[in-house]
Amino acid sequence: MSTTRQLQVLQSGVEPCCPPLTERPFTAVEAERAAAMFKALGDPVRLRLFTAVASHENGEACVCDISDVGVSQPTVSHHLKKLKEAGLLTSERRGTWVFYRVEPSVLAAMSHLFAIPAT
Amino acid sequence: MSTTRQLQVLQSGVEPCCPPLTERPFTAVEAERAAAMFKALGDPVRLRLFTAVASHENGEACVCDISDVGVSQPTVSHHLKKLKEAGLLTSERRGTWVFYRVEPSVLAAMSHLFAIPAT
DNA sequence: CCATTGCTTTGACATATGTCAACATAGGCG
DNA sequence: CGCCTATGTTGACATATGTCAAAGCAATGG
Repeated sequence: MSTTRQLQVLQSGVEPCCPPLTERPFTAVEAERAAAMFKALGDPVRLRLFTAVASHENGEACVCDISDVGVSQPTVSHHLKKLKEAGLLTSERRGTWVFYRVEPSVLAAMSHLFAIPAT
Repeated sequence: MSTTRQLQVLQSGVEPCCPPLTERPFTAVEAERAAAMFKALGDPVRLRLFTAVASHENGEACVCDISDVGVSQPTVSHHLKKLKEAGLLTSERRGTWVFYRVEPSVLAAMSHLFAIPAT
């Protein structure tokens, strides 16, 4: 156990997916999976929502805490849904409010994609 | 055509465009910049092209080396152009062929985005 | 010069996407 | 129950996107 591996990452909503971007050309299937994650973060509003959740205390945030991103409330809801469908966020209702949190494995998986080769 | 109009991932080659995703909520401007990069990688064909270039020997590849991704040649050209406009790739004609290479700072910048907090 | 090969641009089109208003649903509270 | 606040869903719409065929450029070699 000398290293912090990301193997457990492979079981979450976000797939083991792919090797680092520079390792070899992605197959069609790998590209499809990884692109879905990038696509989810490829909208300014979604990226603001994601970073708001990711940086919020306890790693979770109520919709009411993060919905001030310049679009209407239904639009916020729509984007949060997309982030959920992409496996980047999870949501849970607690009483009146709904809390979103970052799927724990996501950052590690993404980080793995951008591993920089020993150059 | 040495330089094309680009949405810079790096600001003046020194400061990364944005802090790690988990550090704080992105501002509108930060989100706009980072999202453009994610968006460029958010298409399976573009991701295959990008990884093909990034993993090719010498860090560069002729279009002829990477254009077997299941779409027509004009479509390949179109996607390569988008990757260029996003600042992820650069291109250079050498005789008959056009070579694409990964903008060196890109991987570092993106890696920085996914820096995992000490927790 | 013309033909050929490699790549880009243009034009057209179907589909996907982001957005909002209006409506729906869930939970708390009087 | 009935109302209020917090979110989600639906429907409609303008715009963006991915794709290919066809035409256009660029370099090379007859």
